[in-house]
Amino acid sequence: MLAMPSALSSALSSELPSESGTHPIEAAQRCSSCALRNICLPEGLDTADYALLESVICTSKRVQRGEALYKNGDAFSNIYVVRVGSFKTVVNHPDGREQVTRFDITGESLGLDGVYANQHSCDAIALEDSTVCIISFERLEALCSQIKLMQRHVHRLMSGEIVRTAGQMMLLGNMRADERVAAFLLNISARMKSRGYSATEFNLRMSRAELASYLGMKLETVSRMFSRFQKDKLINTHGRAVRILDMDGLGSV
Amino acid sequence: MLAMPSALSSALSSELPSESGTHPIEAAQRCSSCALRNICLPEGLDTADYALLESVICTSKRVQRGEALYKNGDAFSNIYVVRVGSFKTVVNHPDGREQVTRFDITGESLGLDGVYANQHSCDAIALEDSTVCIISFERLEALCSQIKLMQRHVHRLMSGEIVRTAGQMMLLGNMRADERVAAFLLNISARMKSRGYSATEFNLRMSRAELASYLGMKLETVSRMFSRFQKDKLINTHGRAVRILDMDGLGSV
DNA sequence: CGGCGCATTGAACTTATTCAAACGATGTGG
DNA sequence: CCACATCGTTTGAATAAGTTCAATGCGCCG
Repeated sequence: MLAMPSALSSALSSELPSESGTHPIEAAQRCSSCALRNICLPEGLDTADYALLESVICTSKRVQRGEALYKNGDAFSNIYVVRVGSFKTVVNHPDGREQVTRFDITGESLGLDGVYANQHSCDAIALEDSTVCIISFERLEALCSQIKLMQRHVHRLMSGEIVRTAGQMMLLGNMRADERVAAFLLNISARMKSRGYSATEFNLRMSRAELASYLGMKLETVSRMFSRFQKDKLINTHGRAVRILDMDGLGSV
Repeated sequence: MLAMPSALSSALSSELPSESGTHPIEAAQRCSSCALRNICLPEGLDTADYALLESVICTSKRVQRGEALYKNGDAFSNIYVVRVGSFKTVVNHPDGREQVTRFDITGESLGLDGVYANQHSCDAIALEDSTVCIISFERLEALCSQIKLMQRHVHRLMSGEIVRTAGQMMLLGNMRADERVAAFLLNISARMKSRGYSATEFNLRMSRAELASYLGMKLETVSRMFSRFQKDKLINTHGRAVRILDMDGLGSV
């Protein structure tokens, strides 16, 4: 039997400012003292920079499992950083088909798709009860004009998304079903590890159907790959609980 | 028989500043008088802004068919705008597999992948003899701090790439072979039209293999789809020459 | 004219999908 | 507390879609 930690969010939550009450929008948080500042802010900011930073007024907001943080067509004014929880991003085809394009966890940013047309072009849906920081993009841009490090940080953020999606296109265009699932597991593992969680044991937050959409295949195929990897002693799985047994083995299909 | 214009570049070339000689790097060009300024610069700049703009010192460079504008691992310092010609962008998997992630034509920008890690993460290869504007990203960032319109323009540029790749992920993850090829043809058609070329008659600049890679399939499958569309009277094709006969038909597979 | 590089076409094969059924955990009501 | 409905997951068998391998065709250039 596996004893899986609620890895995506529970371990960190104690470090975060306590948030009580039921209002969806919480009081402003100080970025300068946030546990995530090393993830979502550039390094090297001085005290004066942090003072300017507070002007961005990063409020936070709770989003319940299944709720949308924003939807395709919504006016764009903010970007978001995941504080607690996780999200999927979905693009909708006119004919009703859906494609999951991202999964985002603690410290990752959402919403930059909205800059282009000044409205969002996809839906961001919470995979579990989650909390995000709200950052006014207009104020962020103003800040970028003043703090060079911040400007570069925002540019790196956007460029990073471009690089990441290029990798996803390689996955979707060139890799077999087993390779896709293996690559996904290794990717999640690395992101967990970089946040201080176990690289080998975690609970997935998304359904097989959502994962299948993200990987460009059908949910049955994903399920078969999980079963095969288990038979081959690469992983243990039980539903959404995953334990990686052979990292190298996963790396070579 | 089809009489295909060399649509990707020839019609516009007469508007562009004449460039003689064989040196790969040409003298600086004035953005303020460039035929492409409406494509690659924001609207609403005033005379003072244009004066500042010249400081970016947009030199131009010729790249021969098959040559790399930059390669994976190259140090990042510039972004590029296609003046004449066209490029493919290729990401390389460690095991040797390649994925074409973009095709860029006149007025489109290249190189923003390099911002993230300060080095390029893919190869940009000329599909034909081409000319690009070279823009120092460092100077561009400095300019962004001074000209708000410019900052927003750069942000829109990057966000636009994010939106575009989301669409490509939908294509790769959800669409059938015939739908992918049809979507590609309509996409090229729209880009041609927006540049003043025929929306229905053009020459593709890439091989079947390159197109197949971009669309996440094999070159034989692409060829079969072209043949089928021709049989179904949706297009006429002869090698890389394409004439669209039924735009609506292509739109509904 | 002959050779080379793409592109096209055919036929066998492989992979992933589709459809269908069963399973297992969870939660509800009798 | 157990029966039962529900939702997501797993598994199997038949099918469809795209790939692979191989041969042929076509235009271009020396």
